[in-house]
Amino acid sequence: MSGMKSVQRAFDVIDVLWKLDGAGPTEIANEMDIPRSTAHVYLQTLESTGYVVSTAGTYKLSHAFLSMGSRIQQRNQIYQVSRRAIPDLAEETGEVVTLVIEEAGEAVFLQRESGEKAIELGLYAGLTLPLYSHAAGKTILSQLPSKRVDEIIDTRGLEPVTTETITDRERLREELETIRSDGYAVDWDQQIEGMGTIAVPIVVDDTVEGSIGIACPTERVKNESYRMELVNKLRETNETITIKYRYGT
Amino acid sequence: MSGMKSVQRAFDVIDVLWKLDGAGPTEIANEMDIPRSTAHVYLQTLESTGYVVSTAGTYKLSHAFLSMGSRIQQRNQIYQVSRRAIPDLAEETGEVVTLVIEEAGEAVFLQRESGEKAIELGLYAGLTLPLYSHAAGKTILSQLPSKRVDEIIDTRGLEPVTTETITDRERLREELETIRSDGYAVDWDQQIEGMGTIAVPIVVDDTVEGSIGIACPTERVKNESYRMELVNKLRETNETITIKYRYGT
DNA sequence: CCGAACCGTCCAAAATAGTCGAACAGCTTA
DNA sequence: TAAGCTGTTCGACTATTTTGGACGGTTCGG
Repeated sequence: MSGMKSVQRAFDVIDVLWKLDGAGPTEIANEMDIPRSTAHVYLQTLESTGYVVSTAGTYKLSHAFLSMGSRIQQRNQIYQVSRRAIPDLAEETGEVVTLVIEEAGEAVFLQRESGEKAIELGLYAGLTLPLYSHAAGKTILSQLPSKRVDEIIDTRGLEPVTTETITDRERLREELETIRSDGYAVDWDQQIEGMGTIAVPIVVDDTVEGSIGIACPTERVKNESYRMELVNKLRETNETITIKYRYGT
Repeated sequence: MSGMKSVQRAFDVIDVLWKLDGAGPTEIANEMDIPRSTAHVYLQTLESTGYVVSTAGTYKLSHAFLSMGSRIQQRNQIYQVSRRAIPDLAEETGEVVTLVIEEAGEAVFLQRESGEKAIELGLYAGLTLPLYSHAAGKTILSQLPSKRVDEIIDTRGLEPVTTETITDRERLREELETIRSDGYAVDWDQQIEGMGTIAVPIVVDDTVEGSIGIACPTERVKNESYRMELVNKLRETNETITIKYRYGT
């Protein structure tokens, strides 16, 4: 329980504004169990920062989040080198192609592009998931020092997302070993039921910089020849990205 | 000067973290002229919210901004109906195609897609610009009630961005009239020197919902036949979007 | 048509919480 | 080895957030 109450509350107000898709002081006050006047001060302050805009008494989150988010995304080196390759691969395969990185022990989707056959699975740029519940995250884990992997599991835990999620520490360790020797990871129904993912780790100078992956319906992933076709395409793209990353833009 | 000092400072810390691309308490303290210990508390608190992550004593902005930004973007109705049409038009024309909306009297780029001939001009999703300094903004202004236009100019002013920017209130009014009768807007070197923009307003039931535009080098915009070709393509896309918006997804 | 009930906003007193200097521990550098 | 840097912790002081109440507007139903 570290920190400043007012700042934490300000971000709580932001969460509520998101949840309610815009609200006035009264709604915020009811939702957060604080006086109306207090809610009003928070809203006014947030408006002065530009992260909230008001029209006729109702306050909404502004696009300052999108602005900052885009800039943070664009500043990322691995994004810069792979942002053109991802949509290309999406078009080639027709599936949803993603770029995932690790941040604070979690998997963050830095980019998401969809092809013709793509299904909407609620994957979007900025989405943060556990590392152990999908192929992309696991390829990253497979390339991190085992000391770091333990650290991450210690702080984040291994809570099941679906019935298929790995919850056993030892089984995860074994699977990471398999992924390390295979050079890619595959699984299905572990994060979202009905969704399968395939991924390869982006490794530059023995350091994981992220992972590129494909997400599609479970049935398509289960088809081995199709799966290997995707793996090969991921490997090709991966090589392009790795070289670009190493030897400049 | 409305609001809570601590919350405003928290967002100042965020700005500094952006500016310095990550920093420790000492750097923040120097930049903001506050004690090290104070900076430390802010960083810790921001970390607890998830919008900042720390690794080995240095704090960085997290991808929570990207996450929230994407969700805000996706929630927008006009984005939902036009997000597929924008990249299609980008591919067809080869230029940079943008979707712009008005928020709090400013132009916000909700989407930006680039084609083959596209030049990088520093346009990104979330970028906020004045409404009067480019074609997309002006098409929106041209469709707003004149009372609202005055209100916006009163609060935002008409500060010149380049030497070509319109700074005269009366001249702007005349130009908006022209845009209204033409149904589209064109200009160059007004926001960024060397960049020209063409745009059409998205009007549904007599209300502007946004604007779709094309940005390219000034020289290409000056070519009239090419310009009219782009205007026609914008109009086609606009019609598709308008119908979709009106009669559901 | 009017009044009751709701809204967002403002203000000034009361109490909590942000502020800040000093001290600690760890690291790198001279 | 010691000086100088870093991030971090602690506790007292004081400025700040908090809060209820009051104001003016709009909306609703009688």
